[in-house]
Amino acid sequence: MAAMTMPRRRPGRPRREETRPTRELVLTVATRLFAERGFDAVGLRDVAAAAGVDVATVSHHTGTKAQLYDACFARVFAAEREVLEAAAERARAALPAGPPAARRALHDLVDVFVDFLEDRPETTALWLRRWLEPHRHAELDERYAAPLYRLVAELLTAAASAGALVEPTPHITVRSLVWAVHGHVVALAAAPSGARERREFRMFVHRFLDGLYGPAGS
Amino acid sequence: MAAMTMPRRRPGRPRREETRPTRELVLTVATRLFAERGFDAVGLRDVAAAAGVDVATVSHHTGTKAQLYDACFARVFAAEREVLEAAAERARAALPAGPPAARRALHDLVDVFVDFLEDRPETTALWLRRWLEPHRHAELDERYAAPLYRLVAELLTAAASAGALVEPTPHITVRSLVWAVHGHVVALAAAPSGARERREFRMFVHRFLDGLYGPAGS
DNA sequence: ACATTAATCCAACGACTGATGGATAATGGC
DNA sequence: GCCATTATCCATCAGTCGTTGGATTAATGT
Repeated sequence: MAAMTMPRRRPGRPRREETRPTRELVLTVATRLFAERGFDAVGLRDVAAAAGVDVATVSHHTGTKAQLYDACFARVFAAEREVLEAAAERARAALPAGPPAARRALHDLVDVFVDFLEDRPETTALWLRRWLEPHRHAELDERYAAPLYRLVAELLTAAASAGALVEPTPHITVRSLVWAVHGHVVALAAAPSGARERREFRMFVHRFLDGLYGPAGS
Repeated sequence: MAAMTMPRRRPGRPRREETRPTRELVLTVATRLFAERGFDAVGLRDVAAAAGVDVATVSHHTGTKAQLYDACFARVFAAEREVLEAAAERARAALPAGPPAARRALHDLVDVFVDFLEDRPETTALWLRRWLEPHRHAELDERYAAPLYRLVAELLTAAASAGALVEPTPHITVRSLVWAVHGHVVALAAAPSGARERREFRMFVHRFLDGLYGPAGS
């Protein structure tokens, strides 16, 4: 149909500032709207109005509404995945240097995660909304959640075998940690200032990562 | 308008089984649909079809769609609050009996919470959907979240002063715990069988509650 | 027996939805 | 300078939405 080929040129009446193509602008405002209100509460005309273009232009650049939603989702999580994998690589490199270095590496990793989500709350919003769609559950788990969880779980296991902490159920631990972070971000959205809350949450997560419910066991 | 007065009688054609009034049936199926698909993705005609009645009957019993949604929400969380407050009362009574009893009481409290949400996943779904609505954030926090968080946070503080655990930031701890449980329930919805997952999550939460990131501190 | 009240359904309205065909304008390659 | 290509907008369609007025049926109070 339309917009199937790459935009090699950019003709058309240049009524808009040309710093960046229209498609990027549409994706950006659509991501914000979808995160705020959800898929069904956002009309294509809302996206068009927020982007300053016509409805047909939105459809022209992004196809179906479902395709637009998927594009927003993929863009947001590609960014998250990139940041997290880079941080995980650094942590993995620091693990063999002994427990203190491993502990610092895990702290850095989780800080990167928290920072990222605090800076981009739409990531948390889209993530949670996807988890609430049963028919997308399997895809979301396989393509997004499982790899990231596995990544961090492997780090936790490696840190445990390096003596940095004791970790009986890495999968559940990681998932609980991730949801706690999402809850933190959602709470921050209600009280945007909360610098003290941010600081205290980081301390909480660090404590959580340390020996924590460590050597004692059940 | 309609249905403003209490249904003191129940006339009308009795085409439906009379075990329970129609309004209850509508609220039940509407709760399930809203939890599964969200407010905007559920049409009143969907609710009517699922309940086996006409659209006008739904409106007659529950008023506006927003009022129907609020009614579902209030009913679900009244049940949760009732169960939780009873369990908290038991825990509060067991606190003065010393650290071992306090520890068991906290385990029981969190088990009640996990059991409740596992048995009624629609509670978690509605809860998360409300958190994603910015304009309802304040109301949700003040009327539902804050009292429950305060309840458990007081228990944690009391347990700490009783020597059962060390707890620097009760509010963040409780919120993280709650979100971890919700994440557990959401994950269970994807893999409904997971008896092993349920068992391991309970162990995780118990470990979390125990000395945990306890005496070590930051 | 009758009047009242409530429950239910049918039909419809206006508004909005996502999607699309076609006209217009402006660009880049030739 | 011309042509193919692309972007953009306008107008519109068929469908669905939440809501409501009115007719029908039945149970209750007296």
